[in-house]
Amino acid sequence: MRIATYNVNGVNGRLPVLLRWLNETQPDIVCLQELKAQQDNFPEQAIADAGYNAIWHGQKSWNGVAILARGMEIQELSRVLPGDPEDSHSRYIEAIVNGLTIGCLYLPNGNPAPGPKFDYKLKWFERFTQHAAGLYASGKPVVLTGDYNVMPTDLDVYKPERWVDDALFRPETRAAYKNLLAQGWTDAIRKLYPDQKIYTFWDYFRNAYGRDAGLRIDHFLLSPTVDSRLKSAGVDRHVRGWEKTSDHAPVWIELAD
DNA sequence: ATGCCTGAATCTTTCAGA
Repeated sequence: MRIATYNVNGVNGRLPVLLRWLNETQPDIVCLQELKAQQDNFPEQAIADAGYNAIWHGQKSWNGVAILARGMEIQELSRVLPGDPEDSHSRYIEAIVNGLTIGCLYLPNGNPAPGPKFDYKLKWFERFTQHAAGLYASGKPVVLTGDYNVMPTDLDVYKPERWVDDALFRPETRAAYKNLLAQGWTDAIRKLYPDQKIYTFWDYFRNAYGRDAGLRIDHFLLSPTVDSRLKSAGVDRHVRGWEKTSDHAPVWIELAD
């Protein structure tokens, strides 16, 4: 079973690229972030025609997350991150698919830091960590995947010294990620490739993709029973080279049945 | 320190992204 995550940066503007990638790689479960579409403006029919059921939580202009499943039922558990009724951002959706609990997240960017946006990022991270603790304690097979907006270590940044004051790489942000992993989660890519430079994002500026000036910010966190099924993982980085593409590339894992 | 690019809405600029 293949599970993928992809920050599409606009699900409607990205539709041809998304459909091409779905057809090419045929993932069984897909988590999408940054839909940038209102709830009733999600391309449900085109995605159904590609063979996928979908649930999503849209929002005007920004954010928005979705879970797709190829020929499988999606049992929605939540479309908000618990812990703050005042939080209006569509950044989390959770469902059971084929016996797996799938949490699809779009963690706040947090720039500029310091400031209210960075405070919001850290608070969101705390709420997510608290929610993850409950999922972990349940003992169920859980996959928490999406755009974490965190480079966990120096290995995950093309030029670490340029990013030390950035919200994606500040000590508080890296500490929050480390604290989350300390619950027992496995970072799938890092487990399989402990020393390899692997990026999932290249910004649109300065020919970043051509220079391989990238960041690893899209992650797969696995609970122990899912970790024991992990066969392989990777980044579909060639998709970043397509016309009208997202600034992120899809990331995937393959699990034993 | 800033802009470089991109998508969506506020729509011929502005905002946010990372």
